[in-house]
Amino acid sequence: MQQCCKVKNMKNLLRLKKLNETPFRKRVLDIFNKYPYAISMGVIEKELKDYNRITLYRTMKAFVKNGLIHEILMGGEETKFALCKEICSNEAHQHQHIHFKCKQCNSVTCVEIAKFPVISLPNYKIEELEIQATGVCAACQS
Amino acid sequence: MQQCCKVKNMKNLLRLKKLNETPFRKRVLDIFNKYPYAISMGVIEKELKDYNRITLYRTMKAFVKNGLIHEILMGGEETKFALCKEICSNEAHQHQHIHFKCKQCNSVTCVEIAKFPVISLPNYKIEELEIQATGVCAACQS
DNA sequence: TATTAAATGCAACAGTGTTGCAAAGTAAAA
DNA sequence: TTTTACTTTGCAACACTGTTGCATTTAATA
Repeated sequence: MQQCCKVKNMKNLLRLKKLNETPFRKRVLDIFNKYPYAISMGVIEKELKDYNRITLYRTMKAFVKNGLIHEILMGGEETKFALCKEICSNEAHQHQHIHFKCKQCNSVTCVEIAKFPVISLPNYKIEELEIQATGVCAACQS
Repeated sequence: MQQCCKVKNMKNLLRLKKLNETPFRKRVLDIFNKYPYAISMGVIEKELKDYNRITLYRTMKAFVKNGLIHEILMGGEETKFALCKEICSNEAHQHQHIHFKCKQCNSVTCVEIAKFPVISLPNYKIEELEIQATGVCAACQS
């Protein structure tokens, strides 16, 4: 399975994204490091065991806003979250990847693709594209 | 702005999708007919004025399950719904369209595209693709 | 260490969606 | 048309998700 990304230097990452380093935030980032795919609130809550629900929501909101993580909406499912690339800012998330949901292992991963498709619609100005794919992942096929 | 689709014969449509024809369901379908773009729960609730919240949720769920409407998730926004094509079944929704969100008028429309992009990832088996685009729609540009 | 700003925790609440059950409505056969 | 079987609706009650205001604690910086 594909690794989204890993946080090597947590202190730097938080600083880079203009967030203070706190024990709670490090605990949450550790969980993202532990999983090689996108995770849901449920998973994070289970991993944390002992936590404050409100603080968690505020932390996640701050992480999304400041470009540490991005939200992945998979139709009819729980919203999932995955680490962003370092270049993502609070202005714009910039990903050259698609979100892939495996029907077999149920994992959602961010998969980088070489040539991102270009779609043009007459009279429409397309500024952003988000692509969700469903199927069977590499690991589940072998 | 692009019309998603229209329901001509409501009785037939409901029967075709194996749902009984009831006054409430017809009222909900009428609302979809009235709007040429995807609408949110909020819009439906406002249009209905007088309704039962629980019945509405159950109706929407039945419509999605039986292939009358499809759900459109636009990141960070309210979920929207649009009429399906007649061929959609309860087994599989089949759309050759992308979901386009206009930043100016905030409308979400289903836009048919001639050649749906083909994405291939080594070792991955892609079965479905869902594409969300954001930008400026035809109407807002002129 | 002192100061200032940010993060956390608590209480309370609003919105969203669900379930069980009884009543009303619909479809189809007698 | 009436009967019957099944589906839909409405009510009450509830669970889950996410938010806000405010007091307290913690982190960053001088």
